[in-house]
Amino acid sequence: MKKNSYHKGNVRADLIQAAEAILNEEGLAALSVRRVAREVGVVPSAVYNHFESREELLAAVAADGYQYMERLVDRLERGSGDPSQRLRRLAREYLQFAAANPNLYRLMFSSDVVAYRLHPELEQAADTSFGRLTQWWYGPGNYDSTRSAVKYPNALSVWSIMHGAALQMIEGLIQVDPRHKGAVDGLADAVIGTLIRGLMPTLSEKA
Amino acid sequence: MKKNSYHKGNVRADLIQAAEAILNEEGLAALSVRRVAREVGVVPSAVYNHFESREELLAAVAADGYQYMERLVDRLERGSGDPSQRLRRLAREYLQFAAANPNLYRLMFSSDVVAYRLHPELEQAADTSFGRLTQWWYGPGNYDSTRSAVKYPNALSVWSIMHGAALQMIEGLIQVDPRHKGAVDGLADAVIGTLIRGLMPTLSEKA
DNA sequence: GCACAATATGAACAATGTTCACATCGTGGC
DNA sequence: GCCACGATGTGAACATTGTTCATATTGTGC
Repeated sequence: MKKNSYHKGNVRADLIQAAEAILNEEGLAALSVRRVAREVGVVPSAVYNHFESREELLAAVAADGYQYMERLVDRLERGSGDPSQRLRRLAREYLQFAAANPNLYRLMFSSDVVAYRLHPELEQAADTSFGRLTQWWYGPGNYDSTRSAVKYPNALSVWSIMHGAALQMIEGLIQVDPRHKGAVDGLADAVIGTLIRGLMPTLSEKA
Repeated sequence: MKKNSYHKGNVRADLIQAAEAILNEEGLAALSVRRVAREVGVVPSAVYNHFESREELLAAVAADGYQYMERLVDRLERGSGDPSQRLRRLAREYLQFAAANPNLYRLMFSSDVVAYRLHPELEQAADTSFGRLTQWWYGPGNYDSTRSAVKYPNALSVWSIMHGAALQMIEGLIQVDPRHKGAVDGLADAVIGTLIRGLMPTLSEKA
């Protein structure tokens, strides 16, 4: 673990961390391979010992984002309540996450930047994250791992409205200051009101 | 209107058109200034006689996308019905548009690619398009031009779920083949079912 | 018919993703 | 203990990109 030597230890992790910092503070456009390398104190070509391409580095960052979402689930699981209450808590946590990490959130869902189909690690991270989220919302035993869209049409509505609200907020299409926690909760409550009324008739059957 | 001369006529329009074609067929990554210039038969630097930057060209393309959406409204306006029927038709038209032009749709809402705040022309195009859409849905006389989010909370839910469903489809997060019109309509109906049930209690008061 | 604005050209620049030949280090088999 | 080898780092190079600038050409109003 020398300083200015060839083998510096956990360069891969450092690269991801630096990339996250740049993404968070300056956006995706500033997140170049060379910039990340410089930040870590390594030459650009060294990045390619750890990632096949810039896109794979971005995929790793996005996958890390899903880890954050899993922590979100952990917080959720320390609470219970009826389906409506669960949904409201879910909405608030979800939108707060998007509000706090807009650039990361965008990256996690930009398949034209990171074709997650080509990054199984990322695809799996996304799958398990959303699986856990949905499973928690449906309650234990009411949701299986298939996550079939036809079997659980309500999940489609839930994620559509969540994702749509998150992006409208992030892109500034609605006037909600993402730094104002109360405002974000307000947005969540507004959207979830419609959703709960819409799902109520079917919530008992959990379909 | 000579062929190989300096002044070739409507280069600006040609550039936009070529950019749209490339975006549509090969995606945003392939849409470089040089590529568009080559396609039009002009040297790269000539592009800067018509646009200040690549981003401004993209803004023009996005603005053009909103013109398509206005044509969508025109189609809608050739029909009537109660609010539920209106909403269903809106959902279908909207999602069909997104399905048919995924790359354009993405660009229209990617503020990290085109900061529409910096392109008033684009911002206005988006405003009037969504204004007309929402106005049509609310019905004549029930929606004013302020489009205040607090005054019309239902509009928030509608656009959230529409936008979210469109993106989930485009990004391949749900298994709906955008080329299959019936499947897209099915998606619209699924989402709109939740939405209508959720909005019903408030549709009479139109709030 | 001419000056001027509009528009086109070609060469240049810095920055980017990526590759490749080469250098250096850590470590496991002898 | 050493040494061969894999892992990792370096430096130079390449093509491509967005953008700028000096220069050339054209259409148009006076």
